Amino acid sequence: MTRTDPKWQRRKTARPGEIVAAALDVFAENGFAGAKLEEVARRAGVSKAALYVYFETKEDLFRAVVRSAIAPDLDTIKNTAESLDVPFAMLAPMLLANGAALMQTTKLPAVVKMVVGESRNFPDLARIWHDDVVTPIVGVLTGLVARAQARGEVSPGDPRLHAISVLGPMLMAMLFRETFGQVTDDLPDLNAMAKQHAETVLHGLLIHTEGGKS
Amino acid sequence: MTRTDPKWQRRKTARPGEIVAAALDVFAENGFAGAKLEEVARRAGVSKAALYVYFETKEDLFRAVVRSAIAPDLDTIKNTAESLDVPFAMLAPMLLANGAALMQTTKLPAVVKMVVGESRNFPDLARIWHDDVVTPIVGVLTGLVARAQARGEVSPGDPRLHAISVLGPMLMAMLFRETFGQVTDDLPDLNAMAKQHAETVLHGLLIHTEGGKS
DNA sequence: TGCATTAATGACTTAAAAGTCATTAATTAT
DNA sequence: ATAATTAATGACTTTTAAGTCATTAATGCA
Repeated sequence: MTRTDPKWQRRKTARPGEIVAAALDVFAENGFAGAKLEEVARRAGVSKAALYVYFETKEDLFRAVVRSAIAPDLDTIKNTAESLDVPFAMLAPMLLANGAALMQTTKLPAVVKMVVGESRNFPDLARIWHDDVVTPIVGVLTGLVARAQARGEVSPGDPRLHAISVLGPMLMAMLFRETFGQVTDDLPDLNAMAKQHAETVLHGLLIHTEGGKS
Repeated sequence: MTRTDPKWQRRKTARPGEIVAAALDVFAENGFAGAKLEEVARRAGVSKAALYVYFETKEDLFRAVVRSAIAPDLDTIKNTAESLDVPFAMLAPMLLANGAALMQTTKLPAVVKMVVGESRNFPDLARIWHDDVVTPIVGVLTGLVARAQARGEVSPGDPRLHAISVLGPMLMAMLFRETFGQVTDDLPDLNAMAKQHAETVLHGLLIHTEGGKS
């Protein structure tokens, strides 16, 4: 062993990130009120008092957690969506597949659950998420739909509602998994959902017969 | 005034319902941990101690709230869905319109939000909701889709995922309203969503051209 | 009409977790 | 090497809301 065996280290720059990462897990598991800072500290490998070196209050930490979860994922989504100029029939499957991947790769599901659950207690966070995450994403997709409508590719109708028709089932499946994951193994597969729903939302559930009725 | 001016009344049968109703509001607004029993008592017009005459603990009350929210809505849904034997092309719009009505008439949105938000802290409630609400509803719809597939009305594919394609956007719009209602007035209209998505999920977003490509 | 029952209460105790701070020691600068 | 700085801590106080209970009085019954 080395001669010195320090009881702790000073890591001014690394610590905040570690704390936020630990806090994300704890908040995601227990919700805001249910999360214990002692538990966050334990998982971050610091004392509870150390949290207060970097964050004023529990609310501050929560805000940092939710805000930190926004930036990276958001860019991925927007870049994917806007970079390509292909027919809507190709775009939709790609977007849904990318969404499915994102939901399995990142903490997005947990963060969405938190935002939904705590929106009343943190109207400022609800606003941030609405303005910085939901509106941009839905906006991009709405724009793509509107463009496709202008090209005559997509049927008329409110493009925003169309966007929800595209995204809704993916988000629903995601929340289903997040909510009932502890309770059943019979969870919808996100990749399968993305693939099948892309087909459905593009071509519809109905089998088109030649004649009309009967 | 009458001669007697009683400080309180004994209402053994009415009280539990009133308490549960008040508690639903408070839990819906603040989540489980954030809800204060003093506030529940205030809204129910009783003292906090009176709550403990009818419910052992806060958790017990929460369970009663969530359970009480199940029964009436569930029956409405199942009856609507199963009672009619019409083509899927007629069924889907009706189901979605009924769902939209239910979301605007009942506390369903608030309860769903609560179940999503607290599922980790109350695995037993998550199980109850999964077994008694979600599985039956999705099951009924899945059955209807499968029946329509057998009749050749609906395209092949996992009928459960199809069911999510039908329901997802409605639930998404509902949670959007529930989550961001405080923050914006630009909320998706549930009736419009039901109508347009019924069209979309049946016939698809794409406009069908005669030829293939170009 | 008064007696027994018990719903309901107000004032209290308890519990748990947020938040504080004087002190310690790892690091940085001289 | 040594001093100055400050990240980090352990032990503490504070706060808040759940939960308890002896007492009160509304109601049903004899």
